[in-house]
Amino acid sequence: MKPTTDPQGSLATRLQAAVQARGQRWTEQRQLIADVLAASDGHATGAELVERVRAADPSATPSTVYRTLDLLEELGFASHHHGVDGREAYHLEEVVAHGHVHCQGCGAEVELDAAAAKPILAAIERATGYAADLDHLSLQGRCPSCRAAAAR
Amino acid sequence: MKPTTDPQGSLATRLQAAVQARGQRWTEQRQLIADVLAASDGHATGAELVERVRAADPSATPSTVYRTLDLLEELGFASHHHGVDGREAYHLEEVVAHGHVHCQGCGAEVELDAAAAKPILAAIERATGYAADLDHLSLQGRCPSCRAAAAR
DNA sequence: GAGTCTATCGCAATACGTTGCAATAAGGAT
DNA sequence: ATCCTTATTGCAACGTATTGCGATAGACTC
Repeated sequence: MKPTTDPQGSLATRLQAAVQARGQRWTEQRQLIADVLAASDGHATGAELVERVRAADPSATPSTVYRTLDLLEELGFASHHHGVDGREAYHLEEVVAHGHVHCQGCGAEVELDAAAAKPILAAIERATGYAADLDHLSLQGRCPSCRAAAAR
Repeated sequence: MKPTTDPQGSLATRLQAAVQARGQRWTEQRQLIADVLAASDGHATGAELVERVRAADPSATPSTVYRTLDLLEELGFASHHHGVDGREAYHLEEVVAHGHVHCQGCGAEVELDAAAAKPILAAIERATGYAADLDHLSLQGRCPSCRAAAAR
């Protein structure tokens, strides 16, 4: 199968190149996991990804899936943060970097794109000197309507 | 043992009052867990607390410890957030509310007190309308020295 | 002080994620 | 095409946290 069968440079193809450029190996499992992640647009928890991978290939094990996800993250193809409950949530590089804000009252979850987060990151830098990572920004608080309800 | 043996209203005493005010019960385990948490100044992970409680009373089980910690949190006597690795980290209400900032480069962890966090929380509110919870603020990024090292 | 109601406990099973190790197989050399 | 090196896999055990359920024991009434 020649690279030309991949018209637009899919995730798996680019990932393969990046993996091999580091002297690492390209395997069926990595291909499979990349496909699954590409098909899981937006977010997915670690457990969900494991389940989907195992549905496609029952011989795959959780350790392989998690190790591959770690690799994708090292290579910058994916990132993960911990949700409110501490579980892992992964998303692809394709999805623009974004943070999450979770309401402790109603459970609503909103995403925060780079533009919206910019003043927040700037404030963090001024206060701490740290350059915060938007992809790992996971805030909790109260949304406007819950605040209004609480104020009554 | 009379209340007068407790000169200054310890955590356990105030907690007992709060628990009973809700029609719930005060038990030896709750007393023990409150004592352990009070002796663990600053932060402690769930596992650490379980271990310490079990050291004092081997018959105590993890489920009881976690359930009690949930209760303390509901009553506002403690709070927890998830660290970089997703594990639970608890701290007492006595410790002033604060956030955490973790450096992805060197692993340094700094705390963020209310004054330092104020502009950050304000920026979050302006950007999202959410009133963020400082106790759950857990940021990740790069500290000044790692940024300087990366820039070289 | 004895009895009743039900919150809480301990146990056992489950879910999620990680780690060590021996067997396997990818990719380069011959 | 075959061999070699070693990255990767699968397995199994472990660590952390959660949940359901029957048994226990607080707190309240009489």
